[in-house]
Amino acid sequence: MSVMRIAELSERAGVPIPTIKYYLREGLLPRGEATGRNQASYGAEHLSRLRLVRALTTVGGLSVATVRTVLDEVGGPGVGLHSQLGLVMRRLPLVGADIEPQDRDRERARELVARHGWFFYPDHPALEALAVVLAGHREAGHPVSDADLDRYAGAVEAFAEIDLDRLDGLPEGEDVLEGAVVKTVLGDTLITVLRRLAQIDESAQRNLGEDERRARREMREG
Amino acid sequence: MSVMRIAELSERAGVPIPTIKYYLREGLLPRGEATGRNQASYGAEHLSRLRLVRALTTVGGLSVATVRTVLDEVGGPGVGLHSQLGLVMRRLPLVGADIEPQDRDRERARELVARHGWFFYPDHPALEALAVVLAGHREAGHPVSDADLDRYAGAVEAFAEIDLDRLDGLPEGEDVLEGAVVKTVLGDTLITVLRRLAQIDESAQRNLGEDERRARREMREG
DNA sequence: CCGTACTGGATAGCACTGGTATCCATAAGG
DNA sequence: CCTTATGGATACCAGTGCTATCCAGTACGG
Repeated sequence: MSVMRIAELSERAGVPIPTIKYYLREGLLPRGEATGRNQASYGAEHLSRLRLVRALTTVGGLSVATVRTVLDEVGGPGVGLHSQLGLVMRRLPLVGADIEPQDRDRERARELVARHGWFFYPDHPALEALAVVLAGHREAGHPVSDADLDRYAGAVEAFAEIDLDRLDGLPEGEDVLEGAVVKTVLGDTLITVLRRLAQIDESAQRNLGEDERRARREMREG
Repeated sequence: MSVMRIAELSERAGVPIPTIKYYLREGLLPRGEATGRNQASYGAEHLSRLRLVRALTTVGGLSVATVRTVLDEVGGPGVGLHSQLGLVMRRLPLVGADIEPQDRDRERARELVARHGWFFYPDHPALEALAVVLAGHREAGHPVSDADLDRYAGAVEAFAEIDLDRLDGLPEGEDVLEGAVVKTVLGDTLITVLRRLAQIDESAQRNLGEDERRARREMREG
């Protein structure tokens, strides 16, 4: 049951055999245990790893190359959870640059972090990414005001607290790091989707007439 | 100064001429005003449109095809801001599916919306997207609990409020819709980046010794 | 008013990503 | 023992986002 060959692995994960072979080639999935010149057996860990890879690429939007480097790092040596987590997080792409921020954008990024008293590493890619995003808004003709930025920053602190609580809640074991990656990467998508749903509600509350809302509420409850 | 040919447009937007021609072909950028059989002039609106397209693709991560359909919709007829905004938002991709959620995932998605009293459209893609994200977490071996989901949902309401405030703050004019798109699309990236920065802070607070934090604080202030 | 440079526009090609398809010698299994 | 499946290597393929080439026609410095 927990030992299988490639056909069953494919069947159970819902991933075609050629794709599995591709992931093996690319090192996203460890090779099965060789039981002969051309025979290998895969276990439950291969199945879960395969599902993990799929979730990270399809839902999380990570590229195959990113998944490889991130999971390599996760399985790496490790000199303490906090620092290892930091290393892994640096691997996650934030923006597909191609926009060069101005000094002012970088300055605003640093100022924001300072205003909120956030701990930071001066050379962290997230800081540069923030500058890029600010530049993007500006270039798009819709700059972000410091006031809006501060409101977002305040709201985002709630997320970070939830995120870390979730991490602390994980059973002290081997895959805390993997959990952190999944919760961060898929969490980005989750937050995006939830934000859209909340926008719909907020927009409806502000723009629809009361009777229209009531009708819809009744329709839902009825 | 505000009338130019392609070379100047390219220069000022920092986008190569062949790329501009490509965007023209793909309909992301309207053709310039023809002044002869093979001569056209571009204005300030082309420049800003070009920068907008670039920001949406590079920072927002939208595909060229998505940018086209979204901007087409923005420039379309329109029967009231609220409903038109709704139409545009439906065009924005949320997840690159490929994972089929189970009924239970869809059920949890609906329950979440109900628990929070959110207004919703039963067939809205965001609802299905939420189910997909829940399925992704589950398949990745790290399911999201309802408790965590509720915490996220609560936090996300703050975003929606900020988002709508920002929209209301826009000058009642032609590009409210464009503003909504930019603020939503680039806002996703902005929130992702801010979340990462806040995570770093929260993680440091929980995992670094007090003296290490103080040293770093002094380094920053000094 | 002429030669060179540049234009808009069309068509073809290219690098990269994420797979598929094919082939092969070998093992499994009824 | 003969069909089928396997692991592994190599080749191929479709989609995306450009980039290069070509062309007839215009601009413009000298």
